[in-house]
Amino acid sequence: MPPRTKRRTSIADVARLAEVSVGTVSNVLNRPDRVSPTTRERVEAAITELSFVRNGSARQLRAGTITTAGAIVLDVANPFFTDVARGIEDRLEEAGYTLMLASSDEDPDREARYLKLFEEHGVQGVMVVPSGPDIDHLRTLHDRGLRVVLLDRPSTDPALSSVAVDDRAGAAAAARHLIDLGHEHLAFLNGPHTIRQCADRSAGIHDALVEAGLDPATCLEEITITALNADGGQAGTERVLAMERRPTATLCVNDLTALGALRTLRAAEVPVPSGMAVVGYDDVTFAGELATPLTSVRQPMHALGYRAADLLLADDESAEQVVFQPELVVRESTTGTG
Amino acid sequence: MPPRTKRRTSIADVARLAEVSVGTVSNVLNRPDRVSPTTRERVEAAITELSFVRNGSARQLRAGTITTAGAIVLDVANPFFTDVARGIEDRLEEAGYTLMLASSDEDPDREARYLKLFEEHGVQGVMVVPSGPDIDHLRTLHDRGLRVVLLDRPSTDPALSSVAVDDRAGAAAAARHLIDLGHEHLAFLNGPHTIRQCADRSAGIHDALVEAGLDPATCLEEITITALNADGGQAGTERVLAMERRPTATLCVNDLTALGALRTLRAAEVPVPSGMAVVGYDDVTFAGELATPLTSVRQPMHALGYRAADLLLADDESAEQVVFQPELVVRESTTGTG
DNA sequence: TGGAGGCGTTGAAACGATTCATCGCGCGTC
DNA sequence: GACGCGCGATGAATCGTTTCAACGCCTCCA
Repeated sequence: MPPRTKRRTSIADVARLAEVSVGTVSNVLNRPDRVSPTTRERVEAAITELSFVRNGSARQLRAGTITTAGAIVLDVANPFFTDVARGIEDRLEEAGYTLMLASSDEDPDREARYLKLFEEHGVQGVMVVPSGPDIDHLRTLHDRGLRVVLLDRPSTDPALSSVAVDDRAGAAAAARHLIDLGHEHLAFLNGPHTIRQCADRSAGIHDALVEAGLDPATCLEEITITALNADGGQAGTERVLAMERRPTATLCVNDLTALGALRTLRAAEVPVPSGMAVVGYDDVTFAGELATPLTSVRQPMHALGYRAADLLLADDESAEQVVFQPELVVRESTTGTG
Repeated sequence: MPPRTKRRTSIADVARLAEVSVGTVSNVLNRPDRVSPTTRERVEAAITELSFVRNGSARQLRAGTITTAGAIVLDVANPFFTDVARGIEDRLEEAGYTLMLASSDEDPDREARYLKLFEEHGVQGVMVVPSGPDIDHLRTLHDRGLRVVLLDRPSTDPALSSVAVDDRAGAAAAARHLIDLGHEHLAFLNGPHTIRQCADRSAGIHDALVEAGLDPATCLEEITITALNADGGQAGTERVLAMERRPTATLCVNDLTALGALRTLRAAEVPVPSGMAVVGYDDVTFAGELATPLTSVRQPMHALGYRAADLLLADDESAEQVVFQPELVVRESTTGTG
């Protein structure tokens, strides 16, 4: 790409045309009340005439700070993160701030590159879904004076703020719902416990079982799937259906997995929910639009982002750990007549 | 939010600590080969010691230009646009550029605000899904030296580049597919023709019918729905089912509409596709995962974004109008045995 | 031994907006 | 008529980096 050749018109050009000093032009732009109406009009005319646009870099260099925040999520194409981003954007918008958004692809190097870029550009703070378990680099950033808010992950460092969703409670609510419906033998299609969300959701299901006086050892079949999508759901469900003592309900680690489960059950002509109840997680947009509308755990994604931005904009310097409670959305895949 | 109090360490602080001049520090940062190894090491040590971070504003002010581009889409929470954004990001990444992403919510004021912000920050160019039919403001931007690329909309101004998808051809392909399967009486659940995409898709269906020697006046029932979502699809399908001479296939303006159509057909116990074939548009992620996998028209969203960024980065100044061809993805909702 | 040439470093100018101490002018007051 | 006051306008200093002409030093060669 060729460099931008045309020199941008500067405040000096405007001043020359309006026959005033640069200071006056600056005053027209920033404190119009301190300028007499006649000069102001002349300056404004010159601005439109030259179609002058302020140079943000110079402005910011002098001011030392800007009304911009950065956010790094794992993947901008994932509906979960876009809803979060939307919440962030809405809160920043209220405060007159703007957002620089980037995705790290779970690559710590990419994350580091974007963090550096953001810092160089003088953002007020950053909201980050960390790519790895290590958050020392974020602490360093905080020590250098940036506001740092962790997204979708409780902070292990008390100096850093965070917003997260209580996965354990969400999974417990889902399991409790099934137990209330009379199910006493559950399957759980889950990812590896190295992923924090997976471990937490597993723990939540255990909680609900124990609370109901059921023994997880005999009442829960946790099946580890590698792909947390429809194919993983299909593979897991096939294993569930092959069991000698077949569970009566299947919990899925997310809605895509549940989609695969429903597909497999249909193929095997197992009615839902009478032959097998199914619960998803995330409550993605299409969960309610499926052939069998899916009971799912809704995460307050928008609120998550909104609150994160709120913490970033907070007046005091203290860190805060916010945990949201998810909400069970009951649909026909557990309570229907099929 | 309190202003960042700590003054950032500057290149001068580093120079002082390393006992060299500022010019040398700058050289270490930008052309390390021109600095002797011993001084370089001393400077690098000072940089780490002070955890110095370059001030992007000053850098950019001096350089006059930066490796950043802006993009404005209608809604970052819409999967179509996030896939496009992803394509943009991938192409920019290759060139070492970064992206500032924002959504306009179809609000021309919001769009204008972000454009101003981007320009003030000296982006090389912007990629925009225009909020309204008017693109004069984008032409103005172009005249001021920014690269402008229109997204998902052919440019009416030959000076501006654009990338779009051929909606007419996509709809024609879908209709042709149905005609090839022997359908001679089609329903089309469409939005108002004031939306360019809707008008184009309608035209495409007409093309296919005429081409096959069928008369659109008798062979096509175009039903205008107000909500382009599942509810709209349901309402439209109910009207189709109530027709005296019932069409044998339904084309839907997008996949969500098709979802509503499928739901309604299931409730009315009309088998798909033997009682009614259904085609969607967009090929969203879950289209293939439905109870009846949906035949749909896939838009090359990633490629759309990738190419847009490509045009933005192009070496020459000439504008280019790129039109992508969509691809029909055939699934069981038209060719199944149900 | 004097000069040429090259390498590494220096220091100041420049980018463009903001800020603030200062100045000029007109008007009212004594 | 002299003085003070206040409103507006001024312009130089400033932010932190990059760039570049100039300079000092060393080496090599005649």
